[in-house]
Amino acid sequence: MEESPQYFASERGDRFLDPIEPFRKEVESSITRALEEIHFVSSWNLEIPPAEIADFALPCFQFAKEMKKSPAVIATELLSKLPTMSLVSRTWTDGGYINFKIDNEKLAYITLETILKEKENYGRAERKGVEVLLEHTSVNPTGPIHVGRARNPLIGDTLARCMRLAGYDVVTEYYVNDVGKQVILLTWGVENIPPESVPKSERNKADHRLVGFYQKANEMMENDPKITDEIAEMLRRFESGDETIINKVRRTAQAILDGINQSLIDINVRIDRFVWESQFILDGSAKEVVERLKKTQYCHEEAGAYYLDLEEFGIKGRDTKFFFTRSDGTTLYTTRDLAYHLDKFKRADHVINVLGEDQKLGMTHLEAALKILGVKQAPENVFYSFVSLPEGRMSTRKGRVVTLDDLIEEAEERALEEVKKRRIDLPEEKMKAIARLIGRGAIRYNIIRIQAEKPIVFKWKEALNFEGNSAPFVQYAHARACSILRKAGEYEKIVDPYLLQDDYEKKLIRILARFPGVIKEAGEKRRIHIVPAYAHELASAFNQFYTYVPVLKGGDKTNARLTLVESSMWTLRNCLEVMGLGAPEEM
RNA sequence: GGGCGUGUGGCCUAGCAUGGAUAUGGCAGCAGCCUCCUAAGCUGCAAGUCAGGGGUUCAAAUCCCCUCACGCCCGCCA
Repeated sequence: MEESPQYFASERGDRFLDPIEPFRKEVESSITRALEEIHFVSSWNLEIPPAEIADFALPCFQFAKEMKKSPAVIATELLSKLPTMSLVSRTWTDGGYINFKIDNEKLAYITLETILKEKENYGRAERKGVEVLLEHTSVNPTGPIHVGRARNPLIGDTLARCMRLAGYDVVTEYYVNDVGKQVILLTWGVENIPPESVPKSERNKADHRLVGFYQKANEMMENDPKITDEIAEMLRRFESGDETIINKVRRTAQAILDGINQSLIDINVRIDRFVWESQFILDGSAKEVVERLKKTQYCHEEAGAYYLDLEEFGIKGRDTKFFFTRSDGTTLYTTRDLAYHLDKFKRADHVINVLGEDQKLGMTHLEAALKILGVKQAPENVFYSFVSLPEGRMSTRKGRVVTLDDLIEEAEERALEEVKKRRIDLPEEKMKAIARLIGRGAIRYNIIRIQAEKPIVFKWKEALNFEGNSAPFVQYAHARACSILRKAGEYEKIVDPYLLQDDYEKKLIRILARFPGVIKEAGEKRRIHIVPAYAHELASAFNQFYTYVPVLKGGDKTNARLTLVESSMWTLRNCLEVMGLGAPEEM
């Protein structure tokens, strides 16, 4: 190296968490100085050009109008004003662009040094000291969680992981809906329907065992108005604080919730805290919300039921009336959710909800009500579209579902078949453990790779894809890296960019350098789907390197290459971890 | 009827917030690559009216308007 290692460790103590950062900073400050020199003040945008054109580019079209010169002329002039840069190896113009090529060797040096130093923390930003309360999943405890709703825990859990890595303190919560008709109907069903009239479930798990009672009870209620009355009476007693009813309902809900939570654990989703909706009835906070809302100018009454008129809040058409009590004085779902949100704001700096798209209007109502209550904060909502079946929407009530448990089981079986095909040498237990990581990984990956607001039609073939843009593709690259390192044993780590001059090596290093930036964007802008896209790009570059560049038989370059393999391994592993996938060391 | 969202090769998808250089990948298809670190891999080929139409702009997949298709919501349900 021409430069001493100390050179690179100057700016931020001795730590560069993001290897690209010093390069971008130098380019930006050079452009600022060049513009100052010609006394031109304007905001501008630095781009990352497509493909391999350059590393950064400044389009000068944006200045043309004000400067009254052609973009090409501006680019040439500005280029001549750029100060000498130490981290940029080449600058040139192309039409209306100024292109910047950063110094490959310096980038490689900083990148590999950073990764080897940070290891499992490569990609982790400094703590921001911001407490985030992230509510996700919160599915009704009336039956097993199905694939239609499974996007929620996967998006929520992945977002939590991304945000933690990006420096936030995140607590995840599941809001348990134990109040209201659905759970009460379920409880009624469990008490009043003889077990032999409900079809036996295939799985011995409470959520699967009890859902039949819920479906049957729905059916019975449709044909018998007396049951509807009975449910309403139970609901009234529940809301007035009748402990026998509340305990009964909670017991049933808890049994199902345990089943749901087991499914979540199976796909590596951990909820930090469960918050029961009935809590806000028992502690009086829902009633308090009612009293406060009643005193506002937006409150009106209709046959004993109270509502807010939200016309002023940009809500149009028939949706302006937001009822917050029934005519018998009991509270409604959104009223209790309002109490929950007031509670959330007390406990966190920032509140995020992951919700199905069907909740949009409800959240608009809730946000308007919060404003009326004088609350300054508002929740940030991440909405997702439902996963449907080719034959239509999934429905627990109608029993038209693919449950998450079915999907997990199927995925692990398929994965086990694949493992058995290629690794007959492994003991059965080891094969199963690998299949588990691959199976559940494939499920998570295939859901989180797609933007939340896009609809997904569930197809088994796609859900169980183990090739190309899939979890096993990334896991496989990681396993290959581990395999090389295992065979190498102890080796001398050498960070020397001049020994890594192959195009495949340079390409791989440039991708490795981008990881912290990807995490930052995923966490701060809640764009988690860019993580699997990046992971695939990285794995693909590693596979190319693996195919064309010999490591163990690399002669005097072996140690430098092993260093690159180890850096790739850490980055792949951190990618897998932040997606909640698990990184098998062999497969 | 109103509100919100989605529409990119046969199928799935990135890019849209912040308009810029040949629209990103994958699956399926076709043609190749395992005496050499795991072929869940690699290479090449073929495949696109960026739903349609107007507009703004030097420049539109990206911004604005209209239309069409699909999804979600519009309950004193949750």
